Amino acid sequence: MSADIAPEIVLALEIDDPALADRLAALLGNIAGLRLADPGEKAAAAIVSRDPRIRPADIALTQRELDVLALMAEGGSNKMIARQLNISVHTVKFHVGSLLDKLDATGRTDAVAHAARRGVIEL
Amino acid sequence: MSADIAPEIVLALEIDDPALADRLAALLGNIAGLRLADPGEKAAAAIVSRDPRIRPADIALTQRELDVLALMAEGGSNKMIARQLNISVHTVKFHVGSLLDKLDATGRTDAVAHAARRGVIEL
DNA sequence: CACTTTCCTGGCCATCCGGCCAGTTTCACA
DNA sequence: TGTGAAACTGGCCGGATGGCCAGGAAAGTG
Repeated sequence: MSADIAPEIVLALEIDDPALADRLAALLGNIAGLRLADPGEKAAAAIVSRDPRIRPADIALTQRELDVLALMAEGGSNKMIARQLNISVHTVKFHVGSLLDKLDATGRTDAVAHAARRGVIEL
Repeated sequence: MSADIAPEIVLALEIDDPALADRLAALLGNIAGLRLADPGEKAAAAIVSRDPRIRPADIALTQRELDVLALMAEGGSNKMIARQLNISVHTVKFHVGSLLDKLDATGRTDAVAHAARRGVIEL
């Protein structure tokens, strides 16, 4: 056996830039012997950003947003974060809203995941 | 001249495993719009090794729980996850509840953070 | 002085989340 | 055959979340 049937290579596409990710996905979408990984799927290799223009940590987050983000990553609720920072729940929501906007996230879980991927926070 | 609508994407191949590198090089060698970088050349993205390496004592999560967890890490809501997996929202909540229990998390954000920290998932 | 940014606060409200109760089916294993 | 685990579904409900509206205070910049 040994004439290997060329087992499929699973590639994870981990590109932040949506435009580049789309183009790569289109180019690599239907190559025999190659498959892009589903979210969470284990891959043999990953395609990562190597473009100096896309700096990871240069997202303009204010100090307060970083405070809120860090507590979010610890699983804190808005109420808990408010108590920690001695501010109102409304203010926490305000900062969370800004974070969702700046990190292009759909929710707090997505925001934490995005921030971790970009190196803004360490899990 | 024209700035082509599809400028060539330069991809750096950074794989240690020679066999895998060869296969990838062969597969990606002649794709229109895509080019493998010469040594030292600046690339838009790189293909890096992502071998499923040894994970330290992963928690006993069922396959379905891993499915749900992966989609949670992508920021998916219960409704979206339900659609993705073709199950009901109630079932998603059931699995999420199990995940919160097993991962000792207070919420889905905490669950994803814990799972990432313990290497159960890759962000 | 006007002007901007950051940080802060409130109300209102639709939706989502997570925990509680209950149940069914399928499948492996003793 | 029965026993258990896994997966799946439903109703109900209190609380959390996020979006929208509105504002104010402080600090720095033109």
